[in-house]
Amino acid sequence: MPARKPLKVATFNINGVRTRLASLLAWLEREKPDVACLQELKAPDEAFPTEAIRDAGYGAIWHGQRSWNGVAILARGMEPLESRRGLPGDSGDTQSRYLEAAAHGLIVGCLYLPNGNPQPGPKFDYKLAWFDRFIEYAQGLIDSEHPVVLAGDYNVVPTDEDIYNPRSWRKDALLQPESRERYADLLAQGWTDSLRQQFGEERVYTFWDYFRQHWERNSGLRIDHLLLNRALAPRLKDAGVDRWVRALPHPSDHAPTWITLGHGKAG
DNA sequence: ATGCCTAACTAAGTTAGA
Repeated sequence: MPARKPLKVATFNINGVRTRLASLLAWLEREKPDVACLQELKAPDEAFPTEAIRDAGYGAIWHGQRSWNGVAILARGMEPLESRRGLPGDSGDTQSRYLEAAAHGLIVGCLYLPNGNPQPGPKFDYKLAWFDRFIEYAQGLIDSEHPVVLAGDYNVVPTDEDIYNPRSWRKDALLQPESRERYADLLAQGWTDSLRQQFGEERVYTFWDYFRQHWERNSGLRIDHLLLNRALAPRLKDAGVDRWVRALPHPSDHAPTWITLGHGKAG
């Protein structure tokens, strides 16, 4: 049997799907991810650029929101089959931050975890509460016989090795012990942090803020994560960050972050 | 302790991101 090309699954906080449509299309054309999770669409449902994305060869589902938030799942050459819209556990939560679908043989959870700044305060409380709901929900997926990937902007810098210099970020919601403990609790369920797994001790960043020439100086943070359940983890082949997208004109402050997966149990 | 830079909404100034 001829070897099948590995599956490529990516997550990209696009920071405005309309503003960044040209970058998105260039990225899809060049990198051809089989599955792409997008966050921060910053657009209501009716403003999602369905046609351009279809013309690029992708089926898509999305959960938009005016001005902020918004998540989407794109699947190359097929329509994603939606399995969940919104995180369970709080019927009063109206923010568009979780979407889930079956695509290319995977269950794909696309998440945009709350930022939580400023902390302390109600936004930080919301972040932690959302995180707790997510941990509870993830518990039901970790031992699924189906391969599951939870991909998105977690808004957590897991350790001090995941940031250029933690000093000036110490009081930021992304580095708080409460945020980090929850990320560690999630991994302790048995999830594989695929970027860290693949890079070992090597530094890898997925976000560079717009301030103080942080991109030019490679002063980055690793906050976009792809977590694999037990059924999927053995299939991890490679991981990386498409940094060239961050270098485009008028970029998002995040870069697309991806993994490749083998097809069989042995890869 | 705060701004730095950028975007949405809307029309100059606020809110939010991280």
